[in-house]
Amino acid sequence: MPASILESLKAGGKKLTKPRKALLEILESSPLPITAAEVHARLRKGRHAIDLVTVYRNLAMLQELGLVNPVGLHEGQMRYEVRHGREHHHHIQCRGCGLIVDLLLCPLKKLTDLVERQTKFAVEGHALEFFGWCPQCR
Amino acid sequence: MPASILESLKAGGKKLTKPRKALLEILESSPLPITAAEVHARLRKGRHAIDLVTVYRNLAMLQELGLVNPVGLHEGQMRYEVRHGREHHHHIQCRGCGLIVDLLLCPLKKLTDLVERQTKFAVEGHALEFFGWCPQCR
DNA sequence: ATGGTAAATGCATATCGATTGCAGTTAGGA
DNA sequence: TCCTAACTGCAATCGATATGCATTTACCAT
Repeated sequence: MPASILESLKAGGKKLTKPRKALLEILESSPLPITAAEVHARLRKGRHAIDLVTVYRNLAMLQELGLVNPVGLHEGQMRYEVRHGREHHHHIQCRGCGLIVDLLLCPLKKLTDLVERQTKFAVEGHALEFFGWCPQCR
Repeated sequence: MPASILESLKAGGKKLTKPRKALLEILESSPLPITAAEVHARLRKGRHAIDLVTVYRNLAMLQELGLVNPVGLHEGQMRYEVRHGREHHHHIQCRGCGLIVDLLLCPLKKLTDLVERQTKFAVEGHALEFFGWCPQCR
């Protein structure tokens, strides 16, 4: 368990419970964003069954602390990925099979300034996803 | 009602029913993406009450025909905007009050080629939203 | 015009993802 | 080791969206 995560938890007055630890390990071992239901299913298989509600509550808390990113792929459910040790990036998803692939790029650093000037908003974040057809489905 | 919409409906074997017509008028009169519930509420006020289910079914159909765009702002519900007569664009939403503002820009034309080369996907679309704090809420 | 038919609608009900209330449990500092 | 705030599980609930089915409606061919 990375020290930076432990520190953030402590700073937020959060405890490192067994269910929480198991959940964080699942998240860290997942190379792509996963849903709450998937986290729950993997914990069940791995003999660390915790309640789905606990998964949701922890994901919400981790998001508030900035430790996980929500990824909205318009599937009717959210996905989450840990932030620690990973570059800021985006995703592409196949409209056929649902395959998700990381895109190790972000063209929006400069654009953010422009948006702030245009709108007078203080930009805090952005969501960027691509959709298309993977080699197998196209 | 724009001819291009009528043509698309006809091409898809769809009828121009009274509920559908009223719904399309609401969508066209909305400058920003709106939710199914909002469409339903406005129709109710405007003495054209139609069932919420009909709103959902029509939005799904219009999306399949490519006449409306879904806009996912991570609110737990989708928003929709008509496509006809509007430039491709994106949105910024305030994390405080929910205010949505159009961004008349898209930096992704070139990037799409790069993504296609990197992933071998056939890119069909993308979603880009900004989040931040509007002048009132910041 | 009118009649036949595929498409569309409304109502009731169901599903799915996510949230809340509450009583009992646990981590971790004093 | 004890005390308390944080956490958990279970049940119930919610909000958004989908489905089954009987009835109605638009539109094309007569």
